[in-house]
Amino acid sequence: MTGNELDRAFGALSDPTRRAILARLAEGDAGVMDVAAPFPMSQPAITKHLNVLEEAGLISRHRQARQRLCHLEPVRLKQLSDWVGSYREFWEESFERLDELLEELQGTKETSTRNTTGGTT
Amino acid sequence: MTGNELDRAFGALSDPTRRAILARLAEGDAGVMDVAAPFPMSQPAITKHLNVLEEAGLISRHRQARQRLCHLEPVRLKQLSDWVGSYREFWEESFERLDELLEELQGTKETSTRNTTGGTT
DNA sequence: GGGTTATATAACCATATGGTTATGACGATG
DNA sequence: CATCGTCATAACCATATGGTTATATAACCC
Repeated sequence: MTGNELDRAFGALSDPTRRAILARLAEGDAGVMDVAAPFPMSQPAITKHLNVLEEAGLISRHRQARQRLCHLEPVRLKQLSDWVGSYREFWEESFERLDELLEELQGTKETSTRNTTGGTT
Repeated sequence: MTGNELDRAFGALSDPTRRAILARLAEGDAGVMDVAAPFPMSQPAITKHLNVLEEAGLISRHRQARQRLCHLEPVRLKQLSDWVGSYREFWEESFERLDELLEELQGTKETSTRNTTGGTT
């Protein structure tokens, strides 16, 4: 991933409307009007958000009949996950320190039960 | 994490200077002048970036002598990792489909060797 | 071909962002 | 106490962002 791709991808995720659009597309592909329906804003505003998401590599679009179906592109999300994951050692270290502190306070020597792997698998 | 926290955190990461600052702080705490040194911009510009990072919860600062040491805050990064990780099933699915396609093309029935766990552990 | 549905584009506006220079405030130190 | 090093704040500027309304384009249906 180039720096510019990271810029666009993180920038795209910094807007709650766009994150909600991704959540919607996680349920399945949808046309622009379907995507726009839940939001209290105009259709051109949604089209702009979709453009941002597409340029960020987070979605793709292709025509189907009259609609232009929007499709979640998970590869870019995996790349972002990998980027953030490159800092994993730091939060694992901080949890280890927290565990050590708790052990000191409680006077126990047993192995910690904290989950330091991210918990989503 | 509230929506606003996600807004700020992803927004903070959407700038290459701020990502570089995080990378610098991953090597250890540093004063503002030390952080600013490698960048071709003024000290007030760096101070603004540090404010953005602090408001995003990605760093913390505390005085030490004349300096205000900047410190990486990994908890927020873990939270972002968890948020992105909530889409993990989608990229794993797409890899599975890719594997299936490759198996079809190659005519092999053996188990895939692709790593679908994110690869950073 | 005319109407309808779906979507994009244009022009515009307010506010946010990322930078600048100049200056101010705080803390150590001779 | 005067000064120097570290950092923040103020005022300003250009461009980007997120929204609007009005209009144009594209594909289907009768």
